Amino acid sequence: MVLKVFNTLTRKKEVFKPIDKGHVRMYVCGPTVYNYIHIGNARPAVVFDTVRRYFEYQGYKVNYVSNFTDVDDRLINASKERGIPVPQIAEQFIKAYKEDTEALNVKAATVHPRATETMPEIIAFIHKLVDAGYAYESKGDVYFRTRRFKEYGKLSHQSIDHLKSGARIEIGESKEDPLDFALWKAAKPGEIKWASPWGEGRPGWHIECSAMVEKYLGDTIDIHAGGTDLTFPHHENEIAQSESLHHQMMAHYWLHNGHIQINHEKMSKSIGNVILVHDLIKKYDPQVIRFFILTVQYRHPINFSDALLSDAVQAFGRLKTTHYNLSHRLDHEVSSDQLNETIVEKYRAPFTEAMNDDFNTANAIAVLFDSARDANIALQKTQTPESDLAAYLKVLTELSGVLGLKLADESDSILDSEVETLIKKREEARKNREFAVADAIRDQLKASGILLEDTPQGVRWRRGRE
RNA sequence: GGCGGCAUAGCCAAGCGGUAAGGCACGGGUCUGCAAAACCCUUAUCCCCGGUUCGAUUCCGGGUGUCGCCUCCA
Repeated sequence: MVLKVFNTLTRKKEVFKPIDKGHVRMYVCGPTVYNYIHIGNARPAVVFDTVRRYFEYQGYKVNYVSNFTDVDDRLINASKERGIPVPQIAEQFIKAYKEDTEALNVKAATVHPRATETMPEIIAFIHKLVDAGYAYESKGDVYFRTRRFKEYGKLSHQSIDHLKSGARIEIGESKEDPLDFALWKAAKPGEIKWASPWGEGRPGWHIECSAMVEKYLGDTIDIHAGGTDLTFPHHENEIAQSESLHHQMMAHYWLHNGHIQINHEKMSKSIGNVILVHDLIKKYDPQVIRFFILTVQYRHPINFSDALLSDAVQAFGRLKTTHYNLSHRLDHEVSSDQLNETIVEKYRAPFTEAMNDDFNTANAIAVLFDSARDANIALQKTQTPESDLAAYLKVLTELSGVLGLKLADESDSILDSEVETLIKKREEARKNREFAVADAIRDQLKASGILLEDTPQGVRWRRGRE
């Protein structure tokens, strides 16, 4: 069973072969930190974090680099509007990014380089391009000579002449060719700037990724990833920059995630339907959001709505409940270290098969539900051996962990003494067949979000699903 | 105009040559003091028209619909 990944470069699923055995070097384009991230930014974060976790699960050591674009036009505009310096805005939203992605259980990258902290490498990179004749200075700007790079368009599968029609020249720019793109932009009065051989200014958008990939991962890496919209021009331009200099492939595999739509419409500022993760996690369990994102194959678009998210709450709750019920049952019996490996393997195999098929998390999640159903059947039998129950618990914990889904909340295991007393009182009442008293206590607890369930192994409680 | 994706039950979503995974919702049942949780049962001529094939949801051609990219939007 081998891992296959869909490569935008070839438009085919290809067998994944790492450059170095046992190692994966991947780069994921990160956000421009001028605002809180929206769910569209969350998707690549979640999806490629899952890719990373799966590689690690398979025993690879992953060097995962993801940048912060902390200087560009949007940051400069935000700075003007708010009257706050660019670095301060960047700092604010890098912090927010970390909080939001952490809530979604996205692991921190091995390195999170920032454009402003990579300035010497960026300038050196541009310098080499100029020396090699691939770039030229013009009125303090530096542009890449797109037509010089013969393979331009290979990623987006566009011929350079077709791209020509869309190219444009902004006011104030003086390019040799409309297709040329900026590597360095001269600072306008009052703008944040860095010194360079071409005067004071700041980097263009694409060059930071080329410089960072080179700095942290090398001339050729295994995987380069990002949102589908980055295919062109961003990644195409990165390829042009890096490959014209290094004369070797920038990345062997290019992965792109599909977009998120809101009620079947594109999410955009002009429509006014941008949903920020910052706001969404106040309303929904972040784990549910992660789960929802992973229920669809990463390359396909996902529609987003409250109704769909509510369904996801129910569905994810089912996995949590099964997980919890297993833990509860094992808690009440003598625990054993032995577990039924046959059961574990029964689900591990199809799970791996699903993930090996271009990270088909939809099918992987279906395996989780299959195991949950079988676990529930096992739970209903009073004579099920602990080795089986422990195996189901292991399956759910291990496989959900690969997807970065947390099935257990810390808060689920803490019960204050007052509630505990009430539960005991209710048990007393039930023994005495005072059901009215027992039910009243149950209702009371329900009102405060504690649901009681009577099982052959005793009363079981859990927090209500939101 | 160029390039591409998608179209599967009420909803979401896998499958992609041998007559359809999984989830949510609905209905019926079992279990329970009553519940809850859970389990069982029930629900699909796979957008249309041609073609290839013993056989197509799956491959090819043509439609229709829909979404996206085409210079700084994940």
